[in-house]
Amino acid sequence: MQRGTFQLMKSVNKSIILNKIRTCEPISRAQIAKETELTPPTVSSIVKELLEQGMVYEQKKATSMGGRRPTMLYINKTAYYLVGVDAGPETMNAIVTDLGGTILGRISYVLNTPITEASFLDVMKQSINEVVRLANVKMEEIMGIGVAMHGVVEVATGKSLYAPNLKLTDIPIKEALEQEFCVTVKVENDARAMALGEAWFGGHGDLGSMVTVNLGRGVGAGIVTDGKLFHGAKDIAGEIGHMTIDINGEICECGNHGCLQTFATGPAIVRRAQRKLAERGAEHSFKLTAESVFELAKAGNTLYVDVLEETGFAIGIGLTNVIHIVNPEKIVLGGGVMKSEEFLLPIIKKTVNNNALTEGAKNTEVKVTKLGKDATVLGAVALLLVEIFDSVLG
Amino acid sequence: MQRGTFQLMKSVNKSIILNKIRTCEPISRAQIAKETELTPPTVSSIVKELLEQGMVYEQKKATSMGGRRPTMLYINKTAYYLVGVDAGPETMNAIVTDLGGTILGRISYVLNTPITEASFLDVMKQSINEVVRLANVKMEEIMGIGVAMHGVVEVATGKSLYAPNLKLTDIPIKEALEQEFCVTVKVENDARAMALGEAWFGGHGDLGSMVTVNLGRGVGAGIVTDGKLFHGAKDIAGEIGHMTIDINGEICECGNHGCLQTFATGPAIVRRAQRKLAERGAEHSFKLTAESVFELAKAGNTLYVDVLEETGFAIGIGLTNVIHIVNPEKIVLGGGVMKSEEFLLPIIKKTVNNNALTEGAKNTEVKVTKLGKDATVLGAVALLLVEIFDSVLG
DNA sequence: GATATTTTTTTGCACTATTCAAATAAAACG
DNA sequence: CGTTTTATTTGAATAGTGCAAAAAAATATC
Repeated sequence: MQRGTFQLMKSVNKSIILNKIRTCEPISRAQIAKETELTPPTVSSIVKELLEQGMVYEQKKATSMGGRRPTMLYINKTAYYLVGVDAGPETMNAIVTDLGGTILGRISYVLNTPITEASFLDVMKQSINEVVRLANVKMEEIMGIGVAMHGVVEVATGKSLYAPNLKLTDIPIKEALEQEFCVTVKVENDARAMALGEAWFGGHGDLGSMVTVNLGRGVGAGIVTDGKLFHGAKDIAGEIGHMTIDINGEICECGNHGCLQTFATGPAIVRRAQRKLAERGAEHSFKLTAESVFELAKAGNTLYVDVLEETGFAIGIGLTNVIHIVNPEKIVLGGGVMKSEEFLLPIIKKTVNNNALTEGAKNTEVKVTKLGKDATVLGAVALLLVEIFDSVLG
Repeated sequence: MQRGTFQLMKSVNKSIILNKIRTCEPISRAQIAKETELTPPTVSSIVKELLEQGMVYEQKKATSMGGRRPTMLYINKTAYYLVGVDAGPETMNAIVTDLGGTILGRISYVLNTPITEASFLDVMKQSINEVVRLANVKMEEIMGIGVAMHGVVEVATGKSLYAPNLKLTDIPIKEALEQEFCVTVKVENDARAMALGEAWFGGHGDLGSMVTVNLGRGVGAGIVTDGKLFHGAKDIAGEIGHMTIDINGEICECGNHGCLQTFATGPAIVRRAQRKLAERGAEHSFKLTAESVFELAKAGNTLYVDVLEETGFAIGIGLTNVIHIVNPEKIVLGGGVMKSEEFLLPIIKKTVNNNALTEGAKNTEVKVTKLGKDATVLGAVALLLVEIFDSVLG
């Protein structure tokens, strides 16, 4: 239980100040005091500590407003560095960033499946070593490692409970990396990590709550409230891919009927296009992909436009369900499927607007991510940034 | 922004101690210190204050464990009294309770629709005055009023934005009652209030997160995490009644297809039974109600058993969707529909177990409320109890 | 029954970190 | 160049927890 101690008092204020600097940089002590309602001496003493720690640096402002020139404060982004790892089903991506999330180095490995637990962890360790070397950073300057792992993750222990594509269970990622590198290690599900990446780096300001949905080979979502991830009791909050929206619908790989995944993934789009073609007795002479469905729709072929509109409608239904349960301020969509944004987004928005119950729900902002492929691996880094900047514990 | 001040430090500890007494009553200062890891002097000084405020009282224990006899502490449940109001579509129920949630008086009014805003508020004021009188409590001893209002509620302002059955909009409930009675007033949606009532009075211990679903004429849910309600951005979190589970299904009153409400409300059960009867060309000579469907099913009539099993399956699907998004530790079901628990619960549990993805999700506890009709009005009272016992602000 | 032991609670002082008021610093303005 | 304004620091006051020891009140032991 978090008691009311002097440490709590101080760490709350430290957190407030650090975040104020981070979000309003450059900012003076006096401004911080005014805007946070902390007293000037409190701000001064905490800033002094932050300067000593090297987390923050000073710089005089050129002009003033008719008084002593304020000393502007900045986050010392290169005080420490962070490693983010995105361990997908087929590839392992790693980056090194500074505290501002600027990527200083990146590396990518292809995983050969099937793989043993030991060699999976070896690849991970090697990719971390390698990317740190490439970024020209000393291992001692690394403050922590964040891992976005596909499949089911137990956050508290940092274990991958079940990684379907690798056919591995109970991989002790956190334990292995902490032993190897002696730094903080955070492990999170990849969809949730992506959501955190979006919340921190997507340019959304200080949202109360936001849901990020990844529409790729599967569908996953992450719920971020007050800059922090919502996990749920067993770390599966946001698993919307297998949300039933069509109780009598197509059988999903999970065995249930009409999961959102039977509508809104790349393979699902291909399947639906093929089915439509078959219905019309048409043949397709080339191998159909989600990309080609998009291309054909752009070329004006109504069959493919219809497929994408059906997909958009289903996504809209799924999002409306999410809105009615979680009621976020904003929903951000990402993943390969959203490359067809041109066709999908209008109908998604229209569906949400038609189907949502209240004005507040209808007006939920729905956007497409601008972060691209880095969202997940940046999310892995953000797992650490949350600890550093938003911690009320340390 | 909540700063780190001495008040914060103290109120955190006060909250910890007050809650410890509440949940572990009777308990001595020494035990509190041991179990909360607060120091004995801190506990003593805060308890002294609580005694002075009258929130807590002392009593010596008869026996000891080989040392000074501990002074046991109790919450002084009759120090203050609370009013809870359940403003449903047709009736207005009000209760007075002590701080332990013991009901000291109750009253019920039938609302004549249509009704004007002024007379609606008058009935509410009158019911409060009347129930306080009935409970033999002085108005000055009332610490606050909690209102569970059906329809869409704006929590921050305490306004009822939209009350469908009364055909009223923008009723300033909080404002009106605070002006009249000069006490704290909290207004909340009735389904969410019910969820809070269940969390506080349902005997569930200290759950991290819990979802309570009310299956009556409509379907509504409330999400409670760490003893507090989750509202979402626009106060509609938990509106699962219009969750689409059958994209091509029956048209709902909201205009969409296949909402959970088209399966799992009393009227929906009746409709489905009638449809089944019509399919078989059968006639029902009496007016069918949800109760009679249950009775007929109990009597062994397979048609009605089928209807209830379909209903249970749909509820199971809906709950699985909720589990995959919010991932609560426990789901509690209430409302008139659950009178058919005998038929519904087994299939609901089976469906969740079959359809949920992970072990953790499958094992989500699903129970039926034991609180009965008082859940909502007790939830209205709990709105105030949260403030009193869990407040970190005052 | 006197003494030792144990347990509970309080007391007094130390410590931490904020708060308030005032001092200092440094620039702009006239 | 003095006055005003704004920024930051200093030092005493204050609030509240933490620690150690004392006091209180019971039981256990001889």
